[in-house]
Amino acid sequence: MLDIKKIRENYEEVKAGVERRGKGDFGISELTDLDKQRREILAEVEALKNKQNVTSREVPKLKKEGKDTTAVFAEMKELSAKIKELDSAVDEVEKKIRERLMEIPNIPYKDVQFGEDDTDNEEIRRVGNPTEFDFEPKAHWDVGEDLDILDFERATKLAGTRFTVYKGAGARLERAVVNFMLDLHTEEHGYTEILPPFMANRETMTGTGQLPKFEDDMFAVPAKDFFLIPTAEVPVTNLFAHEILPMEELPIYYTAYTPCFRKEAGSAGRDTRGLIRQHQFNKVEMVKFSVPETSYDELESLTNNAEEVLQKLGLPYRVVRLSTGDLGFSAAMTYDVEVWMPSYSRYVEISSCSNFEDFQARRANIRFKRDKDTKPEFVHTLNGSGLAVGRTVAAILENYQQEDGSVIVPEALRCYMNGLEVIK
RNA sequence: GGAGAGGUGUCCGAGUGGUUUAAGGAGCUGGUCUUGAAAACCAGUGAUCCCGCAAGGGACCGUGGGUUCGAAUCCCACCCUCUCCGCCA
Repeated sequence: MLDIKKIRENYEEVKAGVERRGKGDFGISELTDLDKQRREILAEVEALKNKQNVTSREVPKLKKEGKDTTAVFAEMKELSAKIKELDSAVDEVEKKIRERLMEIPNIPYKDVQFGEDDTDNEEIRRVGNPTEFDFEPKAHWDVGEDLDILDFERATKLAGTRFTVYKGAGARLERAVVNFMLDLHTEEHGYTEILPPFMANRETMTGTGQLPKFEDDMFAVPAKDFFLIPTAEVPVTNLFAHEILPMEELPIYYTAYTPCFRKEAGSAGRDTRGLIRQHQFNKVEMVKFSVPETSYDELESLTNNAEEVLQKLGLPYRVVRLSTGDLGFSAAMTYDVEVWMPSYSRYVEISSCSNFEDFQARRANIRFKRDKDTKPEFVHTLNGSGLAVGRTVAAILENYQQEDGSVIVPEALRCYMNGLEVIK
């Protein structure tokens, strides 16, 4: 959510910033009028409330003196009615302002390149070279099925398309990858592990920006008006909703393993085979809470933390910075980390690392205080996958496959696989 | 899921319609006393939000509605916590 004061005071700048996304002004132009209306009515109603308070304080005295109060009460009744009327007018305008504000995306950071879509993303660096094979490599779904460690068909029986059953060494590999990532981030990168609920209520979903705009992308739990989390970002970022953190506690680094649930509405027909686009997938997420002045440094180190997973697994990848046209709703700047996927003959997103600045913090009301006498300020929130687990497994199966159909277990994972060196 | 109790400021806790503008205590800050500290005493003390250049005003007693001239207080709905019962890994 953008700051209404900032829109009021730097209207042209904010409007131009949002318009860099190339999808209009998201209704910003109507906001200034509504804001003005609100302040006018507010001034009026507050003056009336003052009168009401002052007069109310007189009533006990009048009664004590045995004076007649009917005239006062009649006048007050009128006043009360007027206040009620104006109060609901304020509510109405505020509701409109809130609704508009909720639908406006974050302003892209100044360094973010203008672009239409993902083809305008800016490549920052490549690490490693695309894997070369002296045989015809298979796609990971074939590798997995041939080794009897992935079962897509039976998963379909259970829940339909876009689900997978992992079996034997496949299930073990998925679990090994989760543990490897969590251990790396907690032991070497200074993150604290969190295991949050996998469902969240509406307020929580609104805090990080999934609601109100993206309700259709999520699985709902109607019995409690909950949603299955589409990412651990949701529960972990909202841990501090409505809290004021002492400055000394920042920055806070959290990491969490959770399954993620997404409807993938609108992606019908895309990536229907394999592990790339599932309704349920595992992810290890990293979340940071930072003071504003260091948040872009924190984004660099967060991205490096994600990259290190791939480096330790020996997987080739590149880092791109999303253009304004590809940038997510809540993000001010995003680096995607993309792993080399032989079956796609291209790099495929495996992590998305974003700085949301104060956009989520304002929605979720997460603040910090520099010291006793200063006003609370909004923190900056960041998050990034560290990494998507299913896609990591897919990348391992494809990049480490051998001509005989077996798959070499990356060294970093062997201690999590009971020493297993090859899946065959 | 059923029955009961409860949710008040940084914390404990009083308050059942109007001198409550939320008592009292603890804590915190400053002071007096003291060689120093403790104790005692005195004073101050909302880590909140909104409007306003300011003076100031308004909101806020779990959340949202309602009754009333006036609500922390009465009514309704919801959320959460505790105890017991039921169910359950």
